[in-house]
Amino acid sequence: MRKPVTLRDVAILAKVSTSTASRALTGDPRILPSTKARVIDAVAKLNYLPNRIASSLRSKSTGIIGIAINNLDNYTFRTIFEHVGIQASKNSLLVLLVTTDGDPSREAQFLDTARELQLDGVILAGTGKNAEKINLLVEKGFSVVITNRSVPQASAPTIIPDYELSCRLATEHLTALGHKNIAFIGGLNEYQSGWENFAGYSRALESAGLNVSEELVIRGDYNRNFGPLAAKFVEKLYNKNKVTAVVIANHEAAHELLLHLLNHGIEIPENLSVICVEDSPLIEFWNPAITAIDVQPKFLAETAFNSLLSQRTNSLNGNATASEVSLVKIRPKLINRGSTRNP
Amino acid sequence: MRKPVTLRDVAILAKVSTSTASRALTGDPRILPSTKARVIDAVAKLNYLPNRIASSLRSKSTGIIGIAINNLDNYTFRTIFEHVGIQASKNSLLVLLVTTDGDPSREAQFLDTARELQLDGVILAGTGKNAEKINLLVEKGFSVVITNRSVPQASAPTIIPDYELSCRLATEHLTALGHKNIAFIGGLNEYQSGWENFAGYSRALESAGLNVSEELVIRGDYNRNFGPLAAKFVEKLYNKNKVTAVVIANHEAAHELLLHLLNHGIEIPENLSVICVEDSPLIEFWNPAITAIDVQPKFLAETAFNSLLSQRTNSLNGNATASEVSLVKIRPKLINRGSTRNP
DNA sequence: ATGAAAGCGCTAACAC
DNA sequence: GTGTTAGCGCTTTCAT
Repeated sequence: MRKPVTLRDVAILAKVSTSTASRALTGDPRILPSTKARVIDAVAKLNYLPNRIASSLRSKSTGIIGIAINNLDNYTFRTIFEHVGIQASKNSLLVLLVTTDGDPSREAQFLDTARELQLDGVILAGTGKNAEKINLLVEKGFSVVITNRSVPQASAPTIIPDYELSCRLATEHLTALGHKNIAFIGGLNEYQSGWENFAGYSRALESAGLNVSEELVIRGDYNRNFGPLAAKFVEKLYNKNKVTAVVIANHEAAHELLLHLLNHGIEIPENLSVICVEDSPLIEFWNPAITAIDVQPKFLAETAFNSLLSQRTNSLNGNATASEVSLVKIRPKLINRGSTRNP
Repeated sequence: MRKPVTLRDVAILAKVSTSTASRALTGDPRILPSTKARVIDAVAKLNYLPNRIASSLRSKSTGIIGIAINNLDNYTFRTIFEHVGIQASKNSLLVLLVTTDGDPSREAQFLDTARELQLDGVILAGTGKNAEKINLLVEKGFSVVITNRSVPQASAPTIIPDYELSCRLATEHLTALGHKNIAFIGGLNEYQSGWENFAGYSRALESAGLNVSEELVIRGDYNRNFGPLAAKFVEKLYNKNKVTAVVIANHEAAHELLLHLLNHGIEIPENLSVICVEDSPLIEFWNPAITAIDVQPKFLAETAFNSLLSQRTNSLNGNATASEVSLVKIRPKLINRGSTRNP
């Protein structure tokens, strides 16, 4: 790398001190317009760009926030990242993205990196683990926000969908249509979304005077290995005439399940009503389009980002309290696409 | 932010100088095992993590590479990013991602940022513009690789799919089945992929003794506004019995087009044979699954990353030549999913 | 094998 | 309003 142009070069050319040059470029109000112009001119002549590494070291602010998410294939994650990026860009912040594949140890590594790189903030939309590392980060004065999936014991503000409500809405939509035999495809109890989703399903059935039947429920991990199991499970129930509708609250399994129904001639909604929790293009453009519960990833991202910003503002003002709000649950919305009907 | 633990604290606790502490942690071979152990011990006791901003400033290496891509919704882009990330992770590099929405000015801004942040490398899979900024970066000694879409006049190694071949394969697949009236949905001439794709289509027709008919060709921008136009175009041709097969070489339009065919009862492949350039889950899981030309985004990413690495190695060795290879074209592969048949 | 000292490029404190 | 000085936390000479 050839000798780079530094602020010193600019200062010399503009015949000012480096501090004046720095002030002119960072918009210090007390600099004389004429000297500022000279500096700007020198910058242009030399094609100077500030070394942000040096600037960050001194000013203790990198202008970079980090985000750790499981992957970018899942539409909810991707949308969260997209809108964090949009907000960041609006606030002149850069985003360092790390995908973890849901592996807590990779997320833990990211949390160390965040500390090493002195990131201005960290958003976690991830594994739901690593409470100790998160708390350490918070203790050290870093701004942290958890979103999409809560982390038990973590002392950072958390912005998540109201999963219970999402499955309640989905199930109520079906009971309102007159369904009595509603299967549930969900996640495991170890995840908050897993048990909240199931709770919402159960509660909606209760309100409709129906019982939860173990026979109609299958729950597995949030990865695609679970898809084929869930698919065969539903197919069997259908063949035995035990089910008229299904709530898919495990997005990772949704795809395989829909494909399986298609290949076995089980028509939606003629033979089976289907509703998915978490929207995605695959569901939207399925044939037929699938009714979904939108968990509002965009709003999630924006809320999380704003929480991060307010933490930053507070800490810049020497305010000790990280944030006033510790938990926000976002209201999901039903998008009716006609993949359900009377049983 | 409370007072952070620095290398100095570690050194004091380990009763060595900061230089020794630094050497112990960076794996300098001449440090005595016993002193190294003391340093490691102090690190653990203090829960020390190095400040990489400071380290980067001094060592002139950030361990971060940047990548600019249009968006993450397009499967090819997403896969490129995914595999750049995997390679980076294997080489202990972080990835700063900026999405540009195909806007050259946003990409230009990213190129400035890359310079400001002293990034260890830059991968562009993007707009196909900004040759001057790219060349400036190269001149300044930065490692740059262009992938997915070439940039005319840019002096950085370029790794792209062989677009001409991809459309030739697609079209030959159809002529071999006996199709004589093959429509072409493509990109504009201003993009290399746009004219190369068309050239491949034309060449394949020629080889089969067929003429290119203007009537069967529509080309538009790589964004979703073009989709509906292309869709109606094909529908009209079909209704006039002027077409038996279509090559979709504009991925942004593919989706709308397929949906339009579906909604107008034009069945694939019974009524119309369809083949798409660029694979994606949407095409793979369409009903029926669509035969595709895989442009090998994974291989693209890996090749681009390796090129970046070799540039870095060269420049660390004070080697002037940026790279020996200036252009690599990757061979596409046909994935037959049965969405084509005899006319 | 280790320490002392210099300095990466910038911004903040303190002068005036 | 501007210059002088110091120093962010680390790595790298240059000593020994």
